Amino acid sequence: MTKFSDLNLDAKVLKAIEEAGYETPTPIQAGAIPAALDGRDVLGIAQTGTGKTASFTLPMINMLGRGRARARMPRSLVLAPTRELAAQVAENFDTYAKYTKLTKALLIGGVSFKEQDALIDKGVDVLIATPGRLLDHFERGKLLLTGVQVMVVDEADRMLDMGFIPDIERIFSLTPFTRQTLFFSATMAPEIERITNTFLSNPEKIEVARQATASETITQGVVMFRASRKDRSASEKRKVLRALIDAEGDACSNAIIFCNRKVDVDVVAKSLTKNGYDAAPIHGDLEQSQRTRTLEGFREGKLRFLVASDVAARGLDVPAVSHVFNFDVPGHAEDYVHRIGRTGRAGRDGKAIMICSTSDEKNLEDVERLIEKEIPRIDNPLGQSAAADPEAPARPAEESPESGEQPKRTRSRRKPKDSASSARSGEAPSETAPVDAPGAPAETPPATETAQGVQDDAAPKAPARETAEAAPEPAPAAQADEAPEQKRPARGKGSRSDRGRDKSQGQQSGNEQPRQGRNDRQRGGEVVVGMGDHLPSFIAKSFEERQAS
DNA sequence: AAAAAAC
Repeated sequence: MTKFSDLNLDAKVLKAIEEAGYETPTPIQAGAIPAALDGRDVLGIAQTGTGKTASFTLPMINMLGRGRARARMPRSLVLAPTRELAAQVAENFDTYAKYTKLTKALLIGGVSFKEQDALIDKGVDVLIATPGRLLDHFERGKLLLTGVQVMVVDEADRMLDMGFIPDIERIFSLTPFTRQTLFFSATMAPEIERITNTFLSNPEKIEVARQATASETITQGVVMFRASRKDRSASEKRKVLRALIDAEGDACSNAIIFCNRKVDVDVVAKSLTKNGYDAAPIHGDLEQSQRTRTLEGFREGKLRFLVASDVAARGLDVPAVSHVFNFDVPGHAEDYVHRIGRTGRAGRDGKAIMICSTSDEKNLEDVERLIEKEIPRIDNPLGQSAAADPEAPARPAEESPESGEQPKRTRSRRKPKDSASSARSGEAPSETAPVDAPGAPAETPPATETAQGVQDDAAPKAPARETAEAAPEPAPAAQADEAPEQKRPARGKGSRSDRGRDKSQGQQSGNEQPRQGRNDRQRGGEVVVGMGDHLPSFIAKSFEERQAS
């Protein structure tokens, strides 16, 4: 079997690899590294979690080992779609370049130009960037890309989704055509294909199966949620979330909670905090410094709940996330796979629980069609099952204990159209802010667009878990995207159009060790198996409550 | 429909 030591890597690089705890390259690494070292272009079709990052950082470090950077002329360039991903690449680079003298600069938005400029001026070997900030530097005349010998495009399909392709093409055109190109994408959409045909030259193509498919190491479930009253929908949904979290108990050491909208990310994070849960938000409207801090805290186990937009859905490498909660059904079915892929990583068990509002049902169908599997239904832990009565006209007296204090009126007061941002919140525009102010008269000043008014949701009851307990074991394996040891046979590509077929191969047992122990539970995935150990009590309860009402 | 990314 191939070892890193068989790959012709420099001794300094090998030493760093060894210290990071790795011995055997993943398939993408074993395929890409030799080709890259040979000077070939590489087209890697792989997702995060396959060791992709190291598959380009390692050969880059090796190749750049000789020579020195000149001012304003970086010798290599890595492009990533989000700031966090770029930062992740930078860390990876630090890990493996520690015994070299190579220099790098991280060019991302949201932080000052100054330091970035200073580094560029001195000359860097590696530039790691998001496209916008890179072009900004370029347009200011601070940067020359004519010295780029190696260019990497990471997560190209996501770049496509985010509309970065024109930028990418432009950046390509600023680099010498003699450059070597390493190009990575999880899928080969037609547009991606076109780019690779244009900018890659006779690439070595390496395809790697996505890591364990959704059904394998991740236990999934969905709660069909219907509000008792429309105007309470938002706060009840948050309450369902808390109940779901509580039901998981200590098994939920940490979790990412995904919302579709940034506003809701803020609201949910505030609400959880208010109720004694250790939670913080992350999305693209927050200060970069806060994004960084929050993510770091979460990685280190100091923060238990990360409430996130899809900025965190893909690529982020956080080892040991025990749970993913989808507060909303993602509007893009494929995002579901990315989101829940944040858990069940590196061979651990993971649990993914989603809340599906009536308005999300169509999206749920799309998700289930995509994953070719029905997601097991979980009863609403609050007992108001959707099936109970579809029409449910406002029924004042029935809501659960705590929400009782809410003044019924809070809703009608729309906030003035100050913030365009919340104006489009679709089905229930009135609820983002007002609903949440329990004691407050209807006059709650219009919460600014990021809903600071989350006072809903009763009093703290869940014991705020000390973050200490959540601390994951130190995971030396984090760097290389993870689990380098795992390997699995390459298989068919997964372009958008054939994702479905992709799934059919999901059973391949090539993914050895990932799951031990509790996988019996997951085995039966397609049947409605329970969500674990706590279910029975609230099933019973929900029936009673249905009878009662 | 929303998110992300440049100031």
